[in-house]
Amino acid sequence: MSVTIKDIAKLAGVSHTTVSRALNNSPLIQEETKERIRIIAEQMDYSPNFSAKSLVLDRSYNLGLFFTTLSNGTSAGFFYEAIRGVNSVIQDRYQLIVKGIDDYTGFHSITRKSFDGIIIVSQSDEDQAIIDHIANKGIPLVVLNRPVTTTGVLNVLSDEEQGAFLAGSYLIEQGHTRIALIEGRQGFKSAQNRKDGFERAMKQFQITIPSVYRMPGLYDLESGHRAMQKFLALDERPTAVFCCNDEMALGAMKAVSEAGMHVPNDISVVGFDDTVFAAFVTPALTTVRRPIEQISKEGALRLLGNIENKQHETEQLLLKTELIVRESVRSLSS
Amino acid sequence: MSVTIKDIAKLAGVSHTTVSRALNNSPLIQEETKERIRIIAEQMDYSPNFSAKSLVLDRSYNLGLFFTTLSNGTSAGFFYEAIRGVNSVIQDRYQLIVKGIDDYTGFHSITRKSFDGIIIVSQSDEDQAIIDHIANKGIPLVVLNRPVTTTGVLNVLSDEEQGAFLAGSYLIEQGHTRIALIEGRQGFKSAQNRKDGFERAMKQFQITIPSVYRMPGLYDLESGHRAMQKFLALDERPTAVFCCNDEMALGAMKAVSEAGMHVPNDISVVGFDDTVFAAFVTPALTTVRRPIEQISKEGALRLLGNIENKQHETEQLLLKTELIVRESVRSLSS
DNA sequence: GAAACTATTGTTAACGTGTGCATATATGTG
DNA sequence: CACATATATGCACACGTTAACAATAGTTTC
Repeated sequence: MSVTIKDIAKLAGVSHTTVSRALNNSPLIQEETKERIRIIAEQMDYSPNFSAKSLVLDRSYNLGLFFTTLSNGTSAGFFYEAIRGVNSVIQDRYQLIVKGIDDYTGFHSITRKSFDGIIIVSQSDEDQAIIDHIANKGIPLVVLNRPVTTTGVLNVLSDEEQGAFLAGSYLIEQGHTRIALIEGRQGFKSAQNRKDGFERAMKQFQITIPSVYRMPGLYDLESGHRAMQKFLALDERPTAVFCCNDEMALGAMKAVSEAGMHVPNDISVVGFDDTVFAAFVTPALTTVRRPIEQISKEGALRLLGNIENKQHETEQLLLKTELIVRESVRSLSS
Repeated sequence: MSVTIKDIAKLAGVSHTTVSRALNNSPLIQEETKERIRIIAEQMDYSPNFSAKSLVLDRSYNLGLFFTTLSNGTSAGFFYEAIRGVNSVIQDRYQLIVKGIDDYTGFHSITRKSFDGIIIVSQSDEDQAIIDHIANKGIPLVVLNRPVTTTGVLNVLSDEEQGAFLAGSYLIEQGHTRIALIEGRQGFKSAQNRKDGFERAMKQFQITIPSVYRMPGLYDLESGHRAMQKFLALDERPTAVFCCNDEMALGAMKAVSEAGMHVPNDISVVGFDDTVFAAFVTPALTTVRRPIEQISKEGALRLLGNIENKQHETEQLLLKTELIVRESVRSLSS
């Protein structure tokens, strides 16, 4: 069926060993022989059988890119940027295998032989099981987006606690004191970090948050919408709401306008993530940008370093977040 | 290093062939022998080497999922839904390899041996080269999202022309006659189809579109924003604008509010795609929904059928789009 | 009781590639 | 000229798995 190095060997009148060496540009082979073989290979439209290569070289040329889930709770923009970042680094040296961790029934199929390295974009503590499994098997691994202390594992993430602190501080600086919080999806580390940073800001400025100013959320539009409705129904409404991601902020803004009110005049809103549409909603959303694409690039880069140099670096890299001020927060101080 | 069937064979006191058969549940092997071997395999934490399997079985267990581009012009939501749809169908029978077609320097590495099947989510006529290459190699292929006539290729897409026709007709039914168009990215088939459907509606109701009511677009927020600015600067402004996707519609709405005007009171806007945020912007966007996740599911399903039953169906499946009426269009007829 | 059959397991080769070692030829060295 | 040395190629095996065929033992058939 398809052309093999033996077919080429026959045509070139050499052994298949010579063909193999020639196509791998081995210094053992004479330059003109190489060239002759290359031309024949080209003419025969040869392309190597990667299964055979993998078998003998003990490298799969596969890179796993695993998300906590593909079904729900992962925002499209997040997903897209992560894949794009990794993809831009690996080019065509590796094949990128995308998977949701919650799709795995067992981790049996994850072996050294089937993955040269793995990138986990982790959003939940529950990913620890697969992280342990992979680390145990000795497969080079980088965990993105969530802090992890497993030894021998690379870790790249943004400092979300700091980002939320920025957002909280900003609201206070603008003169707000009645500040509410819509939390992220329970069990997601990011939800915890963002809440922590926000609360640190409140504490630093000695502002207390009554329990009616806290609502749980699911990182989706609907939950932001519901939470804001609750806030608006209060006798003493908050003057500002910090939403743990942009989607919930969007839902919240929707609830405001449905109530016949306006952002930011009646109530201020801050988001988190700086998703593509944040700049284009009305009013444009003030939010915290975290460098997802950069995280995944740095992560992929370091992983490749570990794979190809057989080294074993395990540093943790923390990338700074940034407050993007737009129009959704009103200044009360002036 | 890792456990092979030969290691198991030694421990079980049988030949490696027997182990292979036992683990593949061959009827040739005695039931108790099978069970004994299964237990030993389990204890030794055996997992098969897929490269070796692939080599001898001539199946890679890889499915390619190729997008026209991962860099630009593919919206995050589109990307996400497509992957999710395909992923939900293949479960863990195959590995999903995601790639941007424009990342390929050559198609050399795409062979029967490295992909059991390929799904192309095509957004441009320029993908024809890779489609031909794959069809030529005899690899089972399904092309999603764009019509294709190559023989032996499955094709699943939504009827975008019909969707745009719905949108155009709806505007007219609401009493609009001065209707403008922001086009999609040049070279993308969808851009052509949407324009065609829109124009068919205009023609049917004998409405003509002056050339100043047409602006090119790039499917992104910025181009929608710019185009709307142009429309607003006209002496005789349109009363409604059909944007060839939601992102441009969002940009357009932004331009309206920047000009101190309001959607839909001053000008109506219709989008296309029904992206997640369409329902949550203010005002909620009237748009056309195309069933991307369903398209990718159906496509994956049919591809697997062709692969696993070695059949060769090549039907074209056209899924209906749907107009989602929300709040961004004003009725002029009342 | 020999022949034919069945059930179970083993032997061997094959998939396509890379590599250690042997071989052959050309080149230099004293 | 004999010997060492460098250069270029081939031989044989390995990687881990499956499968065609062979072999063995037990069972049925007439």
